Amino acid sequence: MKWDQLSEQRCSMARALAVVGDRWTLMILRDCFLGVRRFDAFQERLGVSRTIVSDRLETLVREGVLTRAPYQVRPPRHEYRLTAKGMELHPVVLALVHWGDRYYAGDEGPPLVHRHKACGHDFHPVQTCSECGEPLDPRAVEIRAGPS
Amino acid sequence: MKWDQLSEQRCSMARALAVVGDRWTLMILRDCFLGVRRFDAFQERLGVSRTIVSDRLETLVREGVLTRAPYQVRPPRHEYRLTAKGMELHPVVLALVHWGDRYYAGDEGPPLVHRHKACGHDFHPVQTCSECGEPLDPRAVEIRAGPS
DNA sequence: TTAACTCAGTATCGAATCTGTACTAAGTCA
DNA sequence: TGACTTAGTACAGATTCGATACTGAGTTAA
Repeated sequence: MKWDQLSEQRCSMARALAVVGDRWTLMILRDCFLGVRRFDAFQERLGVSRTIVSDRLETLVREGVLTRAPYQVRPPRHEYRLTAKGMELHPVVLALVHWGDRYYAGDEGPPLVHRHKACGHDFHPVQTCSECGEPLDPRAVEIRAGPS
Repeated sequence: MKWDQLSEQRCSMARALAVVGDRWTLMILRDCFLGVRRFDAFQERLGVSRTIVSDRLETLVREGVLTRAPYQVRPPRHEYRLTAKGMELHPVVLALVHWGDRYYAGDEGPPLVHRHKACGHDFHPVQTCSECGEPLDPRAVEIRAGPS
């Protein structure tokens, strides 16, 4: 089974992972949410080879998660920005960071803290039900075959 | 930069990805949440080689995400179950599935539907602030350096 | 009591991917 | 004119991945 065959599966998660299920891709997205936009900035922060950065950015642009937009003309320079589709990966990134904080932060506490500007508090993400608004317990979720 | 060097970074996401940031690992976790527990069941559902399944399960057990518990003695058989730490990956998996549903489900709709037993409705996950309970907008999140 | 079967892996080797180094290219600055 | 910045590309060696085939413990059926 190859990586690009994943996207042909009927599972939504397989299809999602075919796009973002790569270590470096997710690290790039994390940096996007931290405001990083330039090729060299991604490369330096990740400490990974330029080839990888180039390849992953290209995939993300092709899939519509990022756009490549010029920010100056002379000399021509581009930056990578999250699209709406990319923004919707925020819960995925935040959930991963939160899990990492909980189990791998060490004694010193988490390296980064998230503050909710709307209410002014440091927070952690809570996943809730879109219908009743209650926090979700994995055991309270029943999975059934969908329309397709 | 090698994969296992990731876990030495100060970033919680890097540390989380060092454990679960692999395509097959996440697919295995998805199946765990669907109730799959046995080696052969994972292997068949994923359609991936036994080597991979063996390797990924071992990592997950070593990291305390799954436990390997005997469910019969003669012949000795084991099954893999989510620990509490593993259960806390539910938001990550659900967020990924939801994103896949939204952008890659195709015309027929999502392959699986989630029902919240507590309220009885089909739902999708909503990420909210632990402090004020409001849904999170990525732009309303401010990231600052933490204690470490 | 032998053969076929189930479950859970391991071994091996070829294929694919990753990574570092070096190079290109367009333009600016001093 | 030469150094510098940004954004890549080319290539080859090292590493990792993954499919096929095999092992091994026990069970069932003839």
